[in-house]
Amino acid sequence: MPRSAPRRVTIIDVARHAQVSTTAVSKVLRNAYGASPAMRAKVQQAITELGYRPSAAARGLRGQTYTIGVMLPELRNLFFADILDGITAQLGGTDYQVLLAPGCNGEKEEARVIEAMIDRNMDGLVLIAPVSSRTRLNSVARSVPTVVVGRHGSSATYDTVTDDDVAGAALVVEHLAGLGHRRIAHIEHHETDPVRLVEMPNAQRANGYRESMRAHGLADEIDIASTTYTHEGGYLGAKELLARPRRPTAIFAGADVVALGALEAVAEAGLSVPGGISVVGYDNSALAAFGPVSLTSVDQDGRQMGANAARLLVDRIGEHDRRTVQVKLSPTLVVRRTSGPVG
Amino acid sequence: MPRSAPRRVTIIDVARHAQVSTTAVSKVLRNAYGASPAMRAKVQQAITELGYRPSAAARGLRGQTYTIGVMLPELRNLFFADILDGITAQLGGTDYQVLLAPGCNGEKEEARVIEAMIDRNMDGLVLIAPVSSRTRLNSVARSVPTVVVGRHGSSATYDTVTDDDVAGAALVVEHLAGLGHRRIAHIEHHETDPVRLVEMPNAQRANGYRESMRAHGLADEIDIASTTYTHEGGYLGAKELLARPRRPTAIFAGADVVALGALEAVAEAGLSVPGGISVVGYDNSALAAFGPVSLTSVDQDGRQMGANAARLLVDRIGEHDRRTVQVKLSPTLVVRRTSGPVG
DNA sequence: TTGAAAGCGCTAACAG
DNA sequence: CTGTTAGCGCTTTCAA
Repeated sequence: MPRSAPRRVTIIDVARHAQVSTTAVSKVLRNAYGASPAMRAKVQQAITELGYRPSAAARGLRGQTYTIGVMLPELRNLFFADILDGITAQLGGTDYQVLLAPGCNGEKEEARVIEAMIDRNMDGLVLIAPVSSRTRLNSVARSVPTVVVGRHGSSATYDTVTDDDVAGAALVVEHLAGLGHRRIAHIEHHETDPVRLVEMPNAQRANGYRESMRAHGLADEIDIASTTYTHEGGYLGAKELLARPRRPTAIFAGADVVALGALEAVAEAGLSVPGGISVVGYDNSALAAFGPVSLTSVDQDGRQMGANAARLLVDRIGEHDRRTVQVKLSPTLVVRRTSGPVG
Repeated sequence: MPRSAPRRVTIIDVARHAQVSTTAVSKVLRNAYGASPAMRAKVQQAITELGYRPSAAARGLRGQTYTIGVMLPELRNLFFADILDGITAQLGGTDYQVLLAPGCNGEKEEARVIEAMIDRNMDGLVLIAPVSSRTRLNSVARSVPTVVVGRHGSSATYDTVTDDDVAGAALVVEHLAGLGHRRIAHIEHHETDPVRLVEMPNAQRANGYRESMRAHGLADEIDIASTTYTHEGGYLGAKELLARPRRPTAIFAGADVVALGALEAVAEAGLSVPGGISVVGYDNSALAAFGPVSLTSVDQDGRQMGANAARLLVDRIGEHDRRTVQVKLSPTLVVRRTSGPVG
């Protein structure tokens, strides 16, 4: 027979039990100024004895909720999981609790989720690879401290944490050029929106690819298949590239999942890797590291990005009006078995 | 220059703008009884015009927060992502918002996260594969409507949704026996706790394996390597099994990730799959479906499980005292390229 | 240093 | 059907 829920212990119970005012208890809870050590001790004991836990909902109505909301577009992307690990690691030990909203793909869903987080009085937001317009992001950041991860371009209202995608792409081109490749092609995620063309990582990677090709005197060899950052996009993109009269000797796919699709097309074409053609990905996801795949890929250190984002956010929660900061981290190249000297 | 946040629109603003009482607005918000269509329309219009959004914190203090908390032990497990999809799909269209707490591995972390969700006045909880004691789960469920997913054993306080792991294991044994295998070994996740021995899926799978082996007259061939549900556990388990004087001709790994580890050991031993030995996994994760792997595996239909959990939870939120329900879903076997006739 | 009292934005009894 | 009123549990002035 399930007994019904006992009434929750409130701040009043604690105050009564410790023979002090609720104000005193509140101060102790928040480590606020104006409570003697003796009072602190009394209150702490009462809290422990009664097993009191403050109601975040009630706190939120007046002060903070000690909740940080993280929006991420896709749970299945392991890179995002790394970012999250970095966030929670950085926040471990503080009073902040991280809550995630799942399934935010598309501008509309994203807006819904962000609203939901604001409705719940979250103290701060980490938006990972958001697709919303800058206007929208600024408006959000104006009503709640916000850090945007994985999107270039600075704002006066929110901090940003990004990977240097241009440098990452350059690492790939350099690596392949160093192996003797000249016909290095790229599979990009098609982008038309002018803002995203500057701010989204995929666009930056394509830019970095172009720049670096030019820097290596390979301007004439620039060859891009414009599809999407999906397995299928990689397959179709590679298929297109392999059908060229002058077939590339190496393919730089903008993401690991794209590289996997490309590998499928390569296998279908009867080419070996890396003997017949080299393939390089981006993200260094678990899939890339996975033995049978062993994909050469660019590593972004998601944990580091997450940790930085959390640090900036807590900072900003403490000091709303401080100037915004842009953190840009440097990627590294992890060479595995899908890239080798030009055949 | 970022303007500071404008004051949020409250229910009072709406009431004033619509020339009605706050009660009226509240009723409209909750679709509650006692508001004429005319009033409804007036209020709706005011809400739209002012862009009003109710504060979940304030609502939670008196009534519901329209928030459902989902705890899951591991974001990287794709099966859990499927469950989540099922939950959000089922909840789409309702007023409920799902929030996840990340990083809850271990009993202590799990307790912390559950507390955090209760502190935030969540209306209901979905606990996926929790490791807490039954006592603890019951105590949680007594203070907030709860559904437990992926853990067998019934309770009077919370509903459960599980996959029939015994049946799943039987599917595997049947499949392999049908292919002529007799020496079918199993890699299990070691379990000693008596409660978990009954309630955890891994234990049920091992039981199902034993039962089914007996049912097929293969009691003498029962052979279990007791390690953990990890890649390494699979590798070590398979290594142990392959060192037996009577080497198994098939290995049933308790999870896909375990099967991958086992495949590594098999490759190291110079055996081919499925020619030399068959390997079957459990979960039918994306890894299993992945081309180069193509692992025969048991499919649990996580979406279905999630949808059921959400349905039961919303039900229970509406009617706290209804009797608890146990939903058990039937798994299916997906045959791919790692299982074949005995050599 | 301490506490009394006034809300935060909403919902739920209860009157009209 | 509609509005008035009293809180929910906490934080925050502001006096003492």
